[in-house]
Amino acid sequence: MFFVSLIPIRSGSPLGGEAERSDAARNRELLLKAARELIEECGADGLTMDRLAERAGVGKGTVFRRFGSRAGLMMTLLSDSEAAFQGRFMFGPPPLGPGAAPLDRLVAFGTERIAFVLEFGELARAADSSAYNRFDVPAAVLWHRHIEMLLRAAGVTADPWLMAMSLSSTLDPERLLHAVRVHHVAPERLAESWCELVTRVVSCPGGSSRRTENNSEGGG
Amino acid sequence: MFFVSLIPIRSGSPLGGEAERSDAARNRELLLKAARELIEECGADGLTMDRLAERAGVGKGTVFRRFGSRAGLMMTLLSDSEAAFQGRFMFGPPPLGPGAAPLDRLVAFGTERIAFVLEFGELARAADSSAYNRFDVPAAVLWHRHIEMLLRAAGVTADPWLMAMSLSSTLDPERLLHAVRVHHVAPERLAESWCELVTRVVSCPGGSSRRTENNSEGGG
DNA sequence: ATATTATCCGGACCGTAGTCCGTTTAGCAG
DNA sequence: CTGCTAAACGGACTACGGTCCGGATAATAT
Repeated sequence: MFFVSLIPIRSGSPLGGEAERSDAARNRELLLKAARELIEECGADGLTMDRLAERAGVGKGTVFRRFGSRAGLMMTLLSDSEAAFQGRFMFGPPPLGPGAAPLDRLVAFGTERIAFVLEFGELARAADSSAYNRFDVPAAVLWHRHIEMLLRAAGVTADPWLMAMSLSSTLDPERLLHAVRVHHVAPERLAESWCELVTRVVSCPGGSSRRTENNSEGGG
Repeated sequence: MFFVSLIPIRSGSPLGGEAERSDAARNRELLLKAARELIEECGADGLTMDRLAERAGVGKGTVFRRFGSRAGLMMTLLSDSEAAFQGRFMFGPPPLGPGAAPLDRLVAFGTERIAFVLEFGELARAADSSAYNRFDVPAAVLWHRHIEMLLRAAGVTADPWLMAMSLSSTLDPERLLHAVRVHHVAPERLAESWCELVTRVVSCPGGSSRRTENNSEGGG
């Protein structure tokens, strides 16, 4: 069983967690405070790095040295809730945490994740919007591994890594928010559909050999 | 059975398909030619609207009036191949087109779509990158409806719309390219995993009633 | 040929994310 | 307290997508 570095997410410091100069620490707090205020007032989409710098009374360069990018800032803002979520599905009580059947944990995971995304909607989306490595951010890797691990535990033998990727994509914030906000899908429907999906993926006997022409079982 | 406006994608003209002034037509051709050249030279990601305008010898405003946005331009560049793909899965020979069993058509659809995305990778990703309505673009709606239709035909009763959304998300260009380019997943593995996924989704008996006490399957 | 008008053109302009580099300062040694 | 240095600062700068509107022009009527 593998382990990611344990609630990695993202601190405020640039990279190495070494000591932080006092002015840097002070500015980080100023920035986080200003960011929360701005989001309160204008929403996450209304937060621009310029306005944030101005509001916090620091230079723009400082903002980017602290958080690397806009997405990095959003991740930092999410990190508390995110860490709590991670703690719950890794160490918390069943059915989300260890102890329950893998399928039950999968269902619980998706349900909670959907609720999380819908609660912190704009933030979660903004945190994703980094250019390329959206999927290699520590938190995303952790979810992926968690799903993959549960799939294996549930006896899914067919390429659990890719299957976990498919399941993860279903929980993509942008898609979930789009369904809810544009198509007015009720959140419970999302959870039910997730349940349906993972149940089928897990419960079905491995039906791998049906694409090639030999012994197709249910061709129809 | 519903029908989208039939190979809608996007022409070059702004909106209403009315007559196009000769200079407008000339500029559209100049722009498309320049765009293909630039992509040849710098890749799709290296194409900027400024450089395109300069290369084509037109003003920047012209570029945006023609194509609306960068994503719109990319869609136009893709439209030929896209139309061919649409034609094949809507009217072409089985197993992609009508005539085969729904599950076989689903498998074929995903396989072809994966190949399509991998072939026109950068373009497909760039065409998606519009801000909000990524999922409401005509082509995306058509795929979604197609998958949904096949799911219904295959007897999947549990919220086919959302199930189609999940399956669509698996075929998202950004994710597919990420898997192939960053994680070096072989394209055949993607196809196999897709096959596995849809097989399980379709073949499994409706397992809806396992999360809630009352076995009601809401539908939409 | 001339006048009219709807359409199109072009490039200056804007807001935004992200970079660069000369300047300032915190932390520390003597 | 003074001097030193590595780190942090800040804001001008770049690159980009997208908008705007005064001027140019193709199509058409007379």
